[in-house]
Amino acid sequence: MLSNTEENYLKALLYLTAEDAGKKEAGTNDLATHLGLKPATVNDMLKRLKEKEYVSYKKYGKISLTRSGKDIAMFVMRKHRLWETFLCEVLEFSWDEVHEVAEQLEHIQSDKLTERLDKFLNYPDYDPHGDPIPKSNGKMPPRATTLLSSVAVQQSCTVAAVKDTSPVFLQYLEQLSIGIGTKIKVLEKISFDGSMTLLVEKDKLTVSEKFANSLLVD
Amino acid sequence: MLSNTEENYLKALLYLTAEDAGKKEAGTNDLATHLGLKPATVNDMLKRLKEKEYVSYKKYGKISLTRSGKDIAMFVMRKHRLWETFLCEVLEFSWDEVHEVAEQLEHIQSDKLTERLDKFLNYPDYDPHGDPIPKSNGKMPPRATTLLSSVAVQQSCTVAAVKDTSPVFLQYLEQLSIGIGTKIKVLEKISFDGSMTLLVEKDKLTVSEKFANSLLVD
DNA sequence: TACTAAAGTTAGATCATCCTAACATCCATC
DNA sequence: GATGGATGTTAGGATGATCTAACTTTAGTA
Ligand SMILES: [Mn+2]
Ligand SMILES: [Mn+2]
Ligand SMILES: [Mn+2]
Ligand SMILES: [Mn+2]
Repeated sequence: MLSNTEENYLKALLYLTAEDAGKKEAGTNDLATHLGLKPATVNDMLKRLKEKEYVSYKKYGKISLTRSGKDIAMFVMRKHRLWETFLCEVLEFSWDEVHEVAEQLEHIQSDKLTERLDKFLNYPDYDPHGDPIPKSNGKMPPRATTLLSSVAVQQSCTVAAVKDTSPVFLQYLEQLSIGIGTKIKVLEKISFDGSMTLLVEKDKLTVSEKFANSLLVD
Repeated sequence: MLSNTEENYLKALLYLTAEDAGKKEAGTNDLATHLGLKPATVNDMLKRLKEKEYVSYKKYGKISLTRSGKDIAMFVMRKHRLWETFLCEVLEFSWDEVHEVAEQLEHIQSDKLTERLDKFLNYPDYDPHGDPIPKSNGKMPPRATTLLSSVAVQQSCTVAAVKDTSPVFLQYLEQLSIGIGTKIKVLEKISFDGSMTLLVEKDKLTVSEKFANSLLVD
């Protein structure tokens, strides 16, 4: 039985070494930054995780998850995203509030609870942020990969996921009435600064390049 | 912010010093037994809890909760019982399975979650075992106090709560089709061993004194 | 290639939570 | 009122998780 702390390290490693994100290798410092800890602390924990064969690395080398480490991390992520879905869909939390609570709920140890929750939610494929929820067999629904910024002028698309899940961005989207499933037509791209003019539900609005790089669409 | 461990100590103290149960005072050994720890361990923790003013006691004396300690313990109990209710009513767990999971869920820190869960469950007064759920204002619905063993012959009553929540007893009740709300008529009391003959939904059955002392009725 | 900054590791400390073994106090009984 | 067993406390130690400070290795750049 892993501690919450250990589970958090594995989940962080899964995130940092995810293929769909840029990086594929993670180091002590990356982990320390991501977890808000000091490199020395992370180094200690990595020794323990290596001992237990959840991670593998050579001294001074990059760290990767073993098979069993990855399985555990995926399961924690599954629980995290199921709980986020529950909080939004059932308890009517807004999508910027769910992460913090799911960080706690993801560590509850009960396979039965996870399966029953999944069933109760009708086996959702995506969480409130559009992130794919790993299935109980370990498979993952496909993840949207097209950035809004790469959509051509005059093209239409549908919001599939947010790349940035910070409350400040999510609240801004809320304010603009943009959510998962919202249809967007690209009217104009300004080459000067990468900003874009969009048509969202008959409203015309202009967003920054940073914004357009934070939305994934189909 | 209290640790899970600290919350468990306060909850154990609430249980051990509950007025409706027999005892009103708790000692180091009682706590140690209840929590499955050694007295020395408990002694350490009690010093910390006293320092933080959640409990009060004199050296070698009995321990009691302070106002703020009791408030916290009641809130943890509220969460425990709300989650048990959720697991039974929403996720269709059986009443002998919920306790273990609720032991984990009761420590999730989110007032909003607790309130939304309460609302979603339609503000239940009792958990699946018939135990009263403290309200958000701290008030408690009344607890049933009549033992089945004290019901007179030929009287009818309704099961209100179980005093013993061990899986083995709960499963036995399940097997007998006895649950909260079940109507029972006392047909006979055997003075030799305190056993009773009951009429439950047209079935006649005989139960031990221990059994009759483990059911609370209205 | 040599140097230096970034990245990673080690040593030594703290704090929470638990333990065993030994010691102190209390109280029910004689 | 003395005393032995129950109850409670202290001392000292282990482990997990964290830190700071100092050290080592790697790798990019001059
Ligand atoms: Mn999240
Ligand atoms: Mn999410
Ligand atoms: Mn319970
Ligand atoms: Mn209960």
